[in-house]
Amino acid sequence: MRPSFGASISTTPLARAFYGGDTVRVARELLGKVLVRRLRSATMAGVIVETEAYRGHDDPASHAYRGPTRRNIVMFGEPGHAYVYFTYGMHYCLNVTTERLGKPGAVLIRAAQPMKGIERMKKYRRTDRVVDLANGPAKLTQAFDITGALDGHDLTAGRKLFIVENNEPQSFEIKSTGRIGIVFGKEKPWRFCIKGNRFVSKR
DNA sequence: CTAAAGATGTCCT
DNA sequence: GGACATCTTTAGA
Repeated sequence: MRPSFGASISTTPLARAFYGGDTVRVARELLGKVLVRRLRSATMAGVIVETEAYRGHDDPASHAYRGPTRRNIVMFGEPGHAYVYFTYGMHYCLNVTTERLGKPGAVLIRAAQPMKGIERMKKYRRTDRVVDLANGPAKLTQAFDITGALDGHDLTAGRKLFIVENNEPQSFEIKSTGRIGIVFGKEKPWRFCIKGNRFVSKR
């Protein structure tokens, strides 16, 4: 067994400064980065290929639009934390917080291309089709074993759940579109994905 | 292949 | 009570 992640995956989490600041910028720059989930018994990792930006009082589609609640309070805290919420009565979704303390913002991680721990992901997802492991926000949390227990988790600590640079960066084009599954704020082109990537969610 | 229905916590009116 | 940052299964073209 390898002691760590394997040669190709960095162990250094992105710093707080990466997350602090404009939410839309963070959403774009997260494409191509690597999401890492460390469990006692396994490590999973995948390249982020699809994101959506959710801002604050100026974004009616954002959970933070109407001010803080018990669910969304993490969005109002320090950047660089996980905001994990439960939706549709059965699914979790993973966001990373942005902006600065007191100013809400978050980026929804919608899809990832599995790199490592694929066998474990297949188990959690109950499917052998690799393209279906994390091509949607709730599929991704299922594949990476992310639940509400990780809500508020500090992504800069390098434990349990964090994001790193891709050691083998590839050039890609970024495509931006309207966000998915919402009513208000549809027209804002704040969904970003890697053009042509097979692991982007459908629709 | 597309379309519809069902599961159901949290927040809002 | 109703909407929702979703996914799966089933039914039908």
